[in-house]
Amino acid sequence: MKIASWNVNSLSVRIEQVIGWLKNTSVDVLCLQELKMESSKFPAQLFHELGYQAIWSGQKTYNGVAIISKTPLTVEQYNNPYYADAQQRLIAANIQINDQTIRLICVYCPNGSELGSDKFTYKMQWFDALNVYLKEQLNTYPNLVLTGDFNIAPDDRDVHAKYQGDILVSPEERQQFSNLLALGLHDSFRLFEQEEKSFSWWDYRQFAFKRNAGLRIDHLLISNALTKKCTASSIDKAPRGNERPSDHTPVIVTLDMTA
DNA sequence: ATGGCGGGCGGAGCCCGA
Repeated sequence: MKIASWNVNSLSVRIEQVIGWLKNTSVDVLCLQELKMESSKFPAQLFHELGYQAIWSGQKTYNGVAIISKTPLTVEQYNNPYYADAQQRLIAANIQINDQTIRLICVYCPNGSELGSDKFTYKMQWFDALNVYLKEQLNTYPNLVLTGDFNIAPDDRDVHAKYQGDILVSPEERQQFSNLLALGLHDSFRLFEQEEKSFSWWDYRQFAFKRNAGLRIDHLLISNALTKKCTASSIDKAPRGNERPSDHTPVIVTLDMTA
């Protein structure tokens, strides 16, 4: 089965691209971030017509997350129960596959703006609370996928030279990423040989995509139990070359749940 | 050092993202 994540930077602008991508890839699960859409406007019917169910949590102008799945979504969670947050940045649910439960947690992590800012403090507190939630969730669900836009490039390999030492790559942010791995999560992308300079986001400005001046900030973290079932993890760069693209492109993990 | 592009909001120009 394939599980994907895509920060679409406005679902209303990107809906045709998302539907087209689902038709082409037929992933089992797609986690979306940055809907920038009120919940009442979520186009659930368009996903139903393709055979997908959906749960979502939106708000006007900013943030917003959703999970689209071919199989039923249960035990839904909207927002982190350990963090009172008006910003819609976390949604979670279970899927059943071959009599096994997989816990899916979809996140749009804060950007942080700049080091030392109030938004950076919010980012750190948000990740502290995410860590508490994940510790609890991993105790309950051995098969767990934490995916989304982390707004952290975990390693120098994940960074175009220009961004060295700045927001998204600071030691404090990378420590937050390490803290999640320390709970028993793995960066699925790094379980496999990958091309150098593999990124998931490129600035709209200065032909950054054409120059491959990007960052790898969208991730699929999988629990210990799932590493044995993980057969691939990749980035699909194609949608970033679309007309009017999102600045992020989808990331995909493949799990063999018969193994 | 600054702004650069694109989306939302609102109906011009600013805030925000990464």
